[in-house]
Amino acid sequence: MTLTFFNTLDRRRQEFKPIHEGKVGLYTCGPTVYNYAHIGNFRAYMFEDLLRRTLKFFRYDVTQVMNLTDVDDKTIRDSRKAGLPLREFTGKYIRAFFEDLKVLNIEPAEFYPAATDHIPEMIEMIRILMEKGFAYQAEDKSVYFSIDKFPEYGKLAKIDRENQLSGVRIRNDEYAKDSVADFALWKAWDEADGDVAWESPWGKGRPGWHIECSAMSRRYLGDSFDIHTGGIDNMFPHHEDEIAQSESVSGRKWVNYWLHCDHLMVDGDKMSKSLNNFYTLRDLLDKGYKGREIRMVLLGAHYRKKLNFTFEALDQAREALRKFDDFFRRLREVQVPGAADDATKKILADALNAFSSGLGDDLNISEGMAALYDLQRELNKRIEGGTLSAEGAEAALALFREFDRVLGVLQVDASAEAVPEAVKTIAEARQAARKNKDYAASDRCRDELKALGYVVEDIPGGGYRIKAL
RNA sequence: GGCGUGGUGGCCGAAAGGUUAGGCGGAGGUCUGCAAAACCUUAUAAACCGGUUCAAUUCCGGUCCACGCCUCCA
Repeated sequence: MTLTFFNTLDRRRQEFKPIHEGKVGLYTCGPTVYNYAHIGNFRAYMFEDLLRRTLKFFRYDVTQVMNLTDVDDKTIRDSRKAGLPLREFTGKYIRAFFEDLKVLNIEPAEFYPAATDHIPEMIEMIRILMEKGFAYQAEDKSVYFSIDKFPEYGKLAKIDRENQLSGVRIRNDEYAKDSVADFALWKAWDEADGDVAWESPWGKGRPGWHIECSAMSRRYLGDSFDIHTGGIDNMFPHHEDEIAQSESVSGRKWVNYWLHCDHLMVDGDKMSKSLNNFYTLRDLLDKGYKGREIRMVLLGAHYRKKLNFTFEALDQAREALRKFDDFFRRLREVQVPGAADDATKKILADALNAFSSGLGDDLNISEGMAALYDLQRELNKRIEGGTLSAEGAEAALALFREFDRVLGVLQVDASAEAVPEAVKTIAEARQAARKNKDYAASDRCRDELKALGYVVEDIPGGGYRIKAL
């Protein structure tokens, strides 16, 4: 089983080789907590969850760090607008963020460092950069990183500085910097910051955005680690700047594999408030969709491709999951005695193989899911034909549990919801009417059940089954 | 303007230089009092124009379209 990733660093697929045998250090850019995260944000977190789960599926011991950006222009601006202290303001959205992660069944990372809890680490890094001559304090008292001092600048985004600058207008307020592309490590305090400020060797102020990630990854993962991920739009300048800072501090290669996920679109357009296609997770839950249905949609496309989010896709996901639920129930009900036959063992082994090679191939989720559907069809045939034994069914269920360690959307062992007595009574009455061939009465019972939100399915042999709609 | 990604059947979405992706939906059938579920069968494709090749949806070039980054938006 090999694991291959498309590394943005050189735009090629590469076999994954961790720094430390069997272990993976993973840094994932987290949310800026100034509002509820929207489903576009969650596409990235879902991709990172799939990555994390796949690494674990391949038996790696994963240490994931996801930062919480709780101090920046937006958090400061909006907390002041709300008339709340920064921490109180961001706390609300941090709590919401964790609730949302739970709804989507996203596995928790090992560390969720908040920027405001790591100011000393950031100051320390800036101090080293100053000492080594990579940074300077400008007239405006802010500290900037001088990209002229880092010749490899642009190696991730493949940005040629000459080209890049030719198209960018130089703004008047950037006069303080030596070069327009230099970025802030430490921002000197100004009016707009209110009471948000920390003391530093360069005066009162707050950290720049990029240094947050560099400092927190260094604290929890060291000077070099395996994988850094994020949305494609953070590739430049954010990730490029992180590389410049981190590698200048340590003098070593910082990250071995960079993985970037593409955007989520809604109805073919970029999500925006003006198009009225801007959804938070909560908006979708309010419309009656379940977390796992949304997760299923978000899992639907390869992470490096744009994912078009539609309500039709949500409905399709719901249907596919319903069929799985039904399928697992049928597997659990298999009564045929005997051990699993070789042919069954083989299709299970083949499915595991196909699933693993799909996921191992740069997280090709579509191939992985195809393996599940193929297996489902094969097993259905066996159930239908009565050739699947209870032991075979149990082996199949165990395999689907294994798949779900990666997917996190199946409910292999979901117990049926308790059916109210009233419903049972009507269903029983219907069965009695059917036995008497009073089909008009039988159909009336079915209508009553439907009104209560239940359907009844007859099983060959005289039994029936009640299901919630 | 510079750089980059992509356009696959009604919808979603893979792989591969020649051999069925898969899912949802549709059609026909088996089963059923009817229905549902399940199973079987099946149809629908590769933006456009050139080129390379015995063979291209798959490689190359161009056109059109969409999207992204260059403006601290995943």
